[in-house]
Amino acid sequence: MVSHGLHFSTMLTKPKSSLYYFHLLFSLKFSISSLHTATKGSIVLSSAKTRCRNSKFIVHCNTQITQHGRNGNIKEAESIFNRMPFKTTVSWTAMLTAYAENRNISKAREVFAKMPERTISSYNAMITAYNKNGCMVDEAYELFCNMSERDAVSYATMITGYVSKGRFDKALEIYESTPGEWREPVCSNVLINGYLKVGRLDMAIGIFEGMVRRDVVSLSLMVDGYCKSGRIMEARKLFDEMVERNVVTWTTMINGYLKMGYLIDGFGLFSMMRKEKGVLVNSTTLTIIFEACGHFDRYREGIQMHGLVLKSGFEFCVFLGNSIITMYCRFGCIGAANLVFDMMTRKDLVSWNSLIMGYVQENETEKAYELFEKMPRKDVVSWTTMIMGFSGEGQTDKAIELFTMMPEKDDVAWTVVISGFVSNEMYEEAFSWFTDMLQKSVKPNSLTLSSLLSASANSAILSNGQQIHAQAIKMCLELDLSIQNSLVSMYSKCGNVVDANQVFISIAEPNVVSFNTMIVGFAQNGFGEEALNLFGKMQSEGQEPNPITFLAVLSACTHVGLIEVGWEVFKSMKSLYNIEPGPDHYSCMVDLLGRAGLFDKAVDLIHSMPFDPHSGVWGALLGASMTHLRVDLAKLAAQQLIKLEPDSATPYVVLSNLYTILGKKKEGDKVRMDKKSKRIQKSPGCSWLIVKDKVHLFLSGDQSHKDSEEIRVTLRTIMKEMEEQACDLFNPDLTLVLDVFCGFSNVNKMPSPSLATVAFLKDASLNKKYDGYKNSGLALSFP
DNA sequence: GACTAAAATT
Repeated sequence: MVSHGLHFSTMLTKPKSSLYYFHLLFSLKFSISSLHTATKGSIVLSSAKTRCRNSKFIVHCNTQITQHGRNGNIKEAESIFNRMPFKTTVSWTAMLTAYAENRNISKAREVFAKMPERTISSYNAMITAYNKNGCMVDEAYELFCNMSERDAVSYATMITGYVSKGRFDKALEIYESTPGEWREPVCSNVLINGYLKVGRLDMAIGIFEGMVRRDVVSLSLMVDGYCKSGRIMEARKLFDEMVERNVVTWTTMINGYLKMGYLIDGFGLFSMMRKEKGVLVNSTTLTIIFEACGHFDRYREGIQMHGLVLKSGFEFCVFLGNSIITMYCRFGCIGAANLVFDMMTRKDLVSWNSLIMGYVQENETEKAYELFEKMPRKDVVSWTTMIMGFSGEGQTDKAIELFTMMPEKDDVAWTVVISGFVSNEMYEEAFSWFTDMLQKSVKPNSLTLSSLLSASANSAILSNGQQIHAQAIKMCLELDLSIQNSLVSMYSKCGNVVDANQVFISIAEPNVVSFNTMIVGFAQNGFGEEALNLFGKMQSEGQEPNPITFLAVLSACTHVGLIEVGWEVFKSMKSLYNIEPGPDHYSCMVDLLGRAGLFDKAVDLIHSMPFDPHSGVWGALLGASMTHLRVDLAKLAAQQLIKLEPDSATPYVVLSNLYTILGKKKEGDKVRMDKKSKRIQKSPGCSWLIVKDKVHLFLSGDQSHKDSEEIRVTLRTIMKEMEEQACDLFNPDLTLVLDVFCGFSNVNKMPSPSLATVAFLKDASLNKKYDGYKNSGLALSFP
């Protein structure tokens, strides 16, 4: 009989069982009458018929029904089920489950009602169907109670149902009612899993310890539970004690290490796992490895692993492909990410979103948008990523357009639009959109408030910041660390160090960002001593400083002129803290030494740098040379700056001004001519001052303006009074303003809306209402 | 060896 089959297809290399013909009947849609191969055909047919009772046919169909159900092909599953000449209880149960998987509870119920006989498994399947439906746990429970006989799966399923609804009381009640003689690990496992998912490690431990028999799942669950609570040592102890460990156990432990940033342990365990007999790395393990490589910038390991995957012919599942795309995007290798994307036979939303995100991060918004338009289906993430892309490029109009078109807007989408305004310095829009968001009853999250606090800080409008602070308290977010850090930053940028410090000391567990922000706050407001004290305190509290801490401390030293201390701190970076000073640290030191007139030391330091000095270093030297009228060094610094940033006007302007001040008009003109011949444009210097909650903007403009001298005089008076009031004259903002308005700097031209400004400033200076510096902010920025 | 239940991932 089997040999006849060979006539059907020459592709058959070895005899197939009758299953083959049965499969053919369905998959090639051969109807019985269309089998016209006469004698041969009828033999096949009759044999198929007689073999229908053969369990192999039925098993095959049952498997097909299950698989189609899982893949969402409910029509296929139905068609096979309906055409089955003989059905077993398993077939009926498989069909029931297929309907349940596709959320068709009424059909599932129909099948359950119609089936000729029911086993415990059929009941179990129906309970699962109810559980999956969302709000039918009670129906499930009714069925469960009506069962004359139950097995471990019945109990496990019922517990899962209640656990997924968060009804742990009922779950526990059923768990405790499990017959003691066969309380299988799976019953405890589902409960442990439930407790761990809601973060109740204590309860999970309780159940775990009460277990008489534990299996590899119970232990793997507990390993995961300990890892996720940060108790990695206990997790490892449990892991080491395990007699049996499978892929999941290994993967869980590796994931635990990698998520906490313990790369050596994680990668080490991974190579141990690869050597372990009987355990095979799977796509989940690899997904975790790729994620860690991307997250911790392990380029070499990432590439190596990708090579290994390609070499071993490992099948790309969607998760794995997506994690590789994300990794390459993090490395900035968008081409490689694209290649992986193209290679993937199956792609999902995450694949598209990850690649779009990659292009957005590379500022290739157009490319991102092409993909966005091409993708078959879009979700909130796709829209939000695109909005972020356009905002990041300053195309706020396009961002808003997309936001308007977005079908459902969540808090994240609103936040992205708002923070887009903030990063584009459109503070008013940010606040007005925030009002809209509140009116639409969308609940802001901590990120929304953080970016609005940063808006308040950058626009130095304290009252807005205070309102956001109030909002945070109202929403019970005032204990959120990122909010607290933003508050510290906001208050200190608005010149309100007292409130900044108030917030800072209220932080229960300040992190390195909190300390850095407060140190910068002290430094920028002239409290150098306090900044240094806090630096000491942070260490006595066991908080490791990072490179940014040192920038803050060094700038504090610069502000209060603590040259020796600054020098010591700088030297200690490497020797005490094993932190290699970066370009910005060197700039800070050059600034510190240069301002003090210690040019030999400054130049020596530049020569001792282990890398080529960047523009910041030369800029600092140029600034200091200007202050101390050191033409020789200014020339050197300006030359270097021109080399590094040929389009920047600053070195030309500073140098020519210096020559002018020294009365060397000829040289000054020469520099100006040089600049002109290179067609370099200086972007206008800009300064602003807030008094009485109004922002007054000064742009450098026409030199010939008749009032410029008057404004300078007025400002000089203000500055003098500030000096008398012992305002911090080392504050860079303030010195810059002094420079600008007193004509000692690159901006020697005054703004046009002058008369009103002058009148206002006169009034302000006379009535001493310019406490804007302390309370509202006085700063200078070069756009 | 099919159906029902339990663990790790972008």
